[in-house]
Amino acid sequence: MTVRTRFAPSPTGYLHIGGARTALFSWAYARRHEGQFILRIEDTDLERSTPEAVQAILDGMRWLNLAYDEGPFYQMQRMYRYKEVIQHMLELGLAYHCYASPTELEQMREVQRARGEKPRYDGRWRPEAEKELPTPPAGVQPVVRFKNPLTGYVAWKDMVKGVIEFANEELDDLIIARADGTPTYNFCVVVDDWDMGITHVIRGDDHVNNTPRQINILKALGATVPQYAHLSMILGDDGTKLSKRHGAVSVMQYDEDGYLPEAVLNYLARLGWSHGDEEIFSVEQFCQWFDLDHITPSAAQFNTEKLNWLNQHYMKLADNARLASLVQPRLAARNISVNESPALEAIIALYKERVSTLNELADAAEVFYMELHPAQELLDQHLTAEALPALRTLMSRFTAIEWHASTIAAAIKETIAEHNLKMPKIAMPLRVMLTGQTQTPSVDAVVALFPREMVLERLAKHLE
RNA sequence: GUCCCCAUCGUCUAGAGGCCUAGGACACCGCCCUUUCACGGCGAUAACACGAGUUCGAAUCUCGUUGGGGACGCCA
Repeated sequence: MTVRTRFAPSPTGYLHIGGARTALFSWAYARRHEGQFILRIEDTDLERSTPEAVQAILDGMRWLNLAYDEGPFYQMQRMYRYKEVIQHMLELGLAYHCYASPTELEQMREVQRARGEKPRYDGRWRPEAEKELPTPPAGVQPVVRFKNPLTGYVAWKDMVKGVIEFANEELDDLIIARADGTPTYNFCVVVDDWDMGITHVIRGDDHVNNTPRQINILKALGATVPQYAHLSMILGDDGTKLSKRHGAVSVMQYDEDGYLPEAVLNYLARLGWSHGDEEIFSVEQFCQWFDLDHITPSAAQFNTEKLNWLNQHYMKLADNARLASLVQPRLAARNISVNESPALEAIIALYKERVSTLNELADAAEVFYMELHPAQELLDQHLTAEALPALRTLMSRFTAIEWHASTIAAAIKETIAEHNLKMPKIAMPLRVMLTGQTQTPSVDAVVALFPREMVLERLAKHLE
C-alpha cells in the first residue's frame, strides 16, 4: 500500500508555524515511505476564505521547499461530488433533512447548558421507526444531518496518542449540508480523504474531536478508515497559545526576520519529534529518520533562542554568495545601496559567525555603505589625548603601505610599539571612527575590508 | 458543565520495568582563548507534578488527585 498524506489548510490567513509543522510532518512521512503528499485547500467557508490567503499558504510552502505531489485541490471545485454523495446518503437513509432553525437550535443548547449537559442536537427531525416526525414548516430550506449511531463506541489507534475512544452517545447528528446546500467541513474532509485515497491523516490536535464523527461517516459510506496521527499544538515563546500577540506567527515572518528556511525546518522538525540526541540534521536526513513513533504527545513551547542558535549554525554553513544575495535586498529596503568596494561578500565572510540572523548581518554590513556619524560620546571616550598622536602616525603609515590585511596589521603593531600603547588604545578609536561601533571583528580585518581612500576619509574626519 | 487529550531540568527532548546516582541540546552561570564583542573549547547549576497500587525492582504499567490544554457551530 502506498502511503498518501495530505495537508489541508483553510485559506483564512497566513501559513502559521503550527500549520507549517503539520505540513512538514505529512510531507516527510510521504517522502520517507516513497508515497505521495497532497495539498488540499479547504475553502468552503466563503465568508473567511480569500485568494490572498491561498497565495500566502503557497508562498509559505514554497519558502520551506515543501513540494506536493498532487494538488492543490480546492474544495469549492468539488461541490458536485459532495452533493452527489449527500444525495446518495439521503437515498440510503444515512442522512436526513432537519428543519430546525438556528435560533431554535440555540435555544435548545441554552437549555442543555443550563442543565449542565453537553450541548448537542436532540434528534428532533431524525427519522426513526415508530416515530412521527413534525410537519416540515413551509418555506424553510432544511439542512442535511448525518445519522450518527446512537449506541456503541468509535475508537481508533492514534499513531501519536494511542487508543482514543468515544461513546456514540457523546456525538450528535452533525450537519453535513447547510440550508443553501453547501457541504460542511467534517463531511468534505471525509469525502476528500476517501476519494483521494489518503492513508495517513496527520493533522493538529484540535481535530481529535472531529475524528470519531469522520470515522462514523466513513464507515457509513463503506470507505476505508485511514490511520490518524494527531499532533499537539505549538505554544508561543511565553507558553500561551499562539496568537497575533506573538511576533512571528506566519512562517513568512521568519523570512522577514532573517531566518534561513533550512534553520526553520530543522527547528520545526525537532519540535515535538526526536531521533535520539540528534539536534542538527538536513532535510534529507530528516526524511530518512522521520517516523510517527517518536512524536511527543504533549504540547511544545516555541523557543526563539534555540531557533537563533540553529539559524546561526546554518548561516555559518551557508555560502557567502548566497548570504549576500539574501542580505542585499534587506539593505536595499533600508535605502542602502551596496557598492563594489567594500565587497558585501567579504563583509559577510567576516561577520557571519558573529550574528544569528540575516537582519543582524545587514545591521553589521550597513555601516560599511552608509554615511557614518559616530556618536560623539564614543568619540570623546576613545579618541584620547594619548591615542590621537598614534592615530595620526597610523594614518600616515596607511598612506604608504600596500593595502593588505597583513600589512595593515603590521602598521598597527609598529604604531603601538612606537607610541608605547596597548592594542585596545588604538583599536577602539579605529573601530569607532570606521564603523561607529565598539564591538567589531579584529580591527585589522575590518580596516582591510575598506578601500584605502575610504579609511583615510573616515579617519580624517576626526583627526584633522 | 460534559467529553477528549496532556504532564521528565527555565525551554526542546532521550527514556518501551533493572543499562538512570535520569542522558543530550538551547538558554543561564563560571573558566579558557582574545585586540573589543562574538565565535570556539572546557566546566557547573538544573527535572521524573502528587498519592496509592502492581512488581524482587517503576520516570517507565494501573488507578486516583492536582494542574494545563482542546472540543462541544448551518467555522475549518
